[in-house]
Amino acid sequence: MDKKEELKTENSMANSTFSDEIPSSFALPSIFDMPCDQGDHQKGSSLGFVDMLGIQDYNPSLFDWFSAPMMPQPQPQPQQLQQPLPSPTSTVPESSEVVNTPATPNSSSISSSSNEAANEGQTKAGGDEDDQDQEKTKKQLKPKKKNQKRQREPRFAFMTKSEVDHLDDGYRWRKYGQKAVKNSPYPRSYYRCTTAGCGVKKRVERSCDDPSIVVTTYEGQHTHPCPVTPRGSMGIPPDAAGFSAMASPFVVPQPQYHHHQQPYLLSSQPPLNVNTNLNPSFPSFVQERRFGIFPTPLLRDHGLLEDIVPTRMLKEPKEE
DNA sequence: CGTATTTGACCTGCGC
DNA sequence: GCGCAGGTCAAATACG
Repeated sequence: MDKKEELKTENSMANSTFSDEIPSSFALPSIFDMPCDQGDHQKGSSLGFVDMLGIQDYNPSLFDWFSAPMMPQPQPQPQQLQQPLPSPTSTVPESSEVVNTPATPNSSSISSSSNEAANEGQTKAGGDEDDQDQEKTKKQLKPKKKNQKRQREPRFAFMTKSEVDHLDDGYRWRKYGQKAVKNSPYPRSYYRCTTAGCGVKKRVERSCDDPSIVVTTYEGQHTHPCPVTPRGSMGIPPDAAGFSAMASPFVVPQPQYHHHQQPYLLSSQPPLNVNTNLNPSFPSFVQERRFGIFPTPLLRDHGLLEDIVPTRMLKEPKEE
């Protein structure tokens, strides 16, 4: 609505950030110098932000990916970057998300029940009999399995300094919920990819500390190519999306920044020296990009991207 | 009229 | 077991 326009307009002052949900343990402080001292985030202070995200198969390369071609590196912190990331497990007090296990994508401690839609058709967790009305009243809400934790898709988030809440990343999203978040004056919005069969979700919320920062958290992987790329308004050329889709069975959503949205480098910590090939859990797409093989004009033709990615970065898959 | 958003209710997981 | 908070559903509503 008008909000959209408004936001789009305001978007002109945007800046983007990659991160994880307001990582409190190290990323934020080091990057934003913005201690998020509230609620969950604080709670997660003992967690690596990967853990906070519930990323089960964390591989630092993901962040490397973020910080590599797309992320400007405001302040290179070589030392930190070189340091091995504390094993996800080691820091895991486990959030409400998922217990992290440095395992393969689908072999986490959380079992079965693919994400949402997957098995929903069945049991109604104790579904009662009598009052059908009541039952109705209770709605046929998700019949989640009783004994199984809901499986979390790998998630990752990025922060965007923007007035726009909902970043246009090329995919089509449908908002399915909004919730007030504790300790935050800003609501969190829930979006789901509208493409049939694609269960990717994303959450969008504003940082409690810096309202100008939008934290977008993706969950799951797209099972389809980026559907729409009204060029001109998007940063990514269609073939880029195509590539994304081809390069991997799933595609890590790539925020496509409008010129005014600039990603922050969130991860100051993750080491760059991790061989992504060791972990198959990441889309080859990611890996390839990591190694600078990204074949589309996206990175070559700096175009809009140059607004947000320092040239030096574009040619630096400096991977030693 | 079809699609997207809003919103209150409900479910689930977790901590106490 | 209870309460809280996060997450999801789906009817109602808005919009093009």
